[in-house]
Amino acid sequence: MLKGPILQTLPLKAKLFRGFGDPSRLAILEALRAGPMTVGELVRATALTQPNTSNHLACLRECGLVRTRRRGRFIEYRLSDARVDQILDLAGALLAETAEGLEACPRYADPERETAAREGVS
Amino acid sequence: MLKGPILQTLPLKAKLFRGFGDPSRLAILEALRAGPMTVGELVRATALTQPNTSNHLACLRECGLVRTRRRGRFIEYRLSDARVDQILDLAGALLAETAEGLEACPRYADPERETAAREGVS
DNA sequence: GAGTAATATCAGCCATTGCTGATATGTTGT
DNA sequence: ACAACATATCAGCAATGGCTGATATTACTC
Repeated sequence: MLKGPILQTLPLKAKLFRGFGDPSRLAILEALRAGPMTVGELVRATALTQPNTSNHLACLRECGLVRTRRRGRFIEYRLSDARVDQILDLAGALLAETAEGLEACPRYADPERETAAREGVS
Repeated sequence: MLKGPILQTLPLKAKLFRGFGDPSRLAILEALRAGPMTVGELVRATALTQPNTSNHLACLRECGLVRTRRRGRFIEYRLSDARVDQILDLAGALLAETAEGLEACPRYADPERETAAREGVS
């Protein structure tokens, strides 16, 4: 049996990872790696609707992955910590080696996958 | 608009993080940090039911986070890569600084939270 | 080859969550 | 104060995902 502090933080840690665990939120995070952006800029960058973007941003903020700063009537979002970057990098590296397996994973559907553009050779 | 390879890998990357994004799977991963274990050992270590453990293990394996090896009639699971460890460490460090915010996050319910044991003072 | 032990799979239920469209809040400028 | 813009919130719907209990598979032992 797992014991002690580890057990207590598991649900929190899971929440943290769920912050990363959605394509829309990942799109936002990846966009923010280039630097701080306003909500409007993020909407344009990710092609998500404004309420949807706002919702995901609220989630990311509450989970501590991004930070906000008011700038006039805009609100600027930025990654909250260098570790967010590092985690994204590590995941990217991991993915580079296990992409095949992941694609085969039937457990999580891949709603709008366009079977195209997978290989350069016709 | 996000473009190129980033956009393509977003759903896969999200799936990868979803592997981490569940308390049960995190419990399994944390248990495996100590070294390889069989399914039965993991069942005991995590207090999950056997089918549930098996299901999560299948998910983790398909997502490339763990690897298996048959050993007699047992099957030994282990973390697939040092980066899995690193990601867990980074998340733990991040969590140490943002735990308060996460707890307040109403977006993801915390089913069985025991409100106790949070503060030493009264 | 029958029995048993270890693990995997399946069907079905319930809870969570993401998305959209409409609306509310808040801030700036006149 | 009013109009206009940027962002946040809400209700409701559709889909996903996790859990349980029962059953199937695989591999040892005798």
